[in-house]
Amino acid sequence: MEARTQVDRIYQQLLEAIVRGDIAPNERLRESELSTELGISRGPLREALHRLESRRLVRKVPHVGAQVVGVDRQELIELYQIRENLESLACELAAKHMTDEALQELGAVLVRHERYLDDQNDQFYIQQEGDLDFHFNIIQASGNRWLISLLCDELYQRVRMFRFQSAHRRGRPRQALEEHQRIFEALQQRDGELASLLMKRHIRSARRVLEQTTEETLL
Amino acid sequence: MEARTQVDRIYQQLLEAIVRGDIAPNERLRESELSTELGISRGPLREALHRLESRRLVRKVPHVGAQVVGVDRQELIELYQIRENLESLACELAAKHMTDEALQELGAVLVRHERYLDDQNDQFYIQQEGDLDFHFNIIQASGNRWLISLLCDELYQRVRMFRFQSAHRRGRPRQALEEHQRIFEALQQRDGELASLLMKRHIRSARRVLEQTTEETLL
DNA sequence: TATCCTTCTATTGTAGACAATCTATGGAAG
DNA sequence: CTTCCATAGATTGTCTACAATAGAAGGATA
Repeated sequence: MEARTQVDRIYQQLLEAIVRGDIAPNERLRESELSTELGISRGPLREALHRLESRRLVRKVPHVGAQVVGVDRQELIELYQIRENLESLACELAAKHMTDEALQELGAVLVRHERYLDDQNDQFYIQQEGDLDFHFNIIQASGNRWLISLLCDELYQRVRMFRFQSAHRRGRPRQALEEHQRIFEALQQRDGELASLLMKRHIRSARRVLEQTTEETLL
Repeated sequence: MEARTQVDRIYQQLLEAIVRGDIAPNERLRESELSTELGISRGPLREALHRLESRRLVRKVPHVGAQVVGVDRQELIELYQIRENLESLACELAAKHMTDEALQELGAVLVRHERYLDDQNDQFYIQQEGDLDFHFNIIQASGNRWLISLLCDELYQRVRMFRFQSAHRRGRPRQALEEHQRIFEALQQRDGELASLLMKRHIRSARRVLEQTTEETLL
């Protein structure tokens, strides 16, 4: 797990800290402070911050400084709109290109996820990662490099951050799992059109929940 | 047009140079060489390169260096697949949110584009920018910040780069314009569903052309 | 008392020097 | 002649010091 360069290491470290909320949204990031804290000089730190800015997790203002981005519900909704369209595409492509091994692995993810729901039905972290694993696997199977990079590297970090911030168990874990299973079946039958449709509907349902949630309940 | 910081300025400069092909694909980018050439020190240059890497226009290998990314047809096709889905979404949203002023401006873009086609029917650059203007306007009108950023900042730079590289006039400019006009009409009538469909078909047609073009003809 | 200006401090932006790493060249051994 | 290793050069990664800028504090004036 050794990163080959300090920038990579620091970037990963800060990314995780921000996503998990260890560094709070809107918190100011002072370069000298952070660099001494992390035991490096300002050079690499600046490059890491720059990268976080590109990934939209940090906002920089010239000559003023950097701060962690905030969270607002509207943005999350916008993200989900995009996911609806990109992940349905991912399903369409995955149905064509997915290897049998990948399909098998996807099934295993579902089984694990179900077991998590039964066993430790309150573990937020595990539950979230189980959910995301399913989506990740499909995206990877699409074979579209841009799609993979956009969704996994950019959108999903932000989605994870939101979920940590809202610190709520997802509203409908059981139903979500069932929808996952349907999508899986469609993929098994190589029915890209159906899988695509189901995925779109799956994410749209989640978005609807968001839209109907009042600010105070969620954020 | 003064950038507030050297990094911004250098970034813009390199971005344009790469997109327009003044710096060739796969060309190696040596830090000291570039920095002296641009009259700055390596610090800001490195940050600019980092940013270009995030935007997928430059590839960096630790301890080895940076080089401009290459171009391959398959990647362009993958990009168009994504555009199909994201820009159709943009149409759907734009039909809802677009102001009358924005609609008027979009119409003006079309008129200009048509005139360009008539007058200087070989000017590649003008033609391309006219085409892109139309798409940009709709994306902006969607009001979805992530959508705007993803398409305009990330995907389109790469699309432009490909077009400059292939150095061919687009195959079907006249037909493309007509399709634009249809999309415009749908937006005028606030028919998001139709506009979305037409945009999807519009981009798909372009992709089909790409898919049927042999390597040698295009790249 | 409120407002404007000046000065000062904290923080970011930039430059240049040093350390760590990779690649290529050349020679020695099989 | 080929393969391997060692050394040298070039290039990137990192650190420290300095310059430039923004924002805050404090005083002077109306």
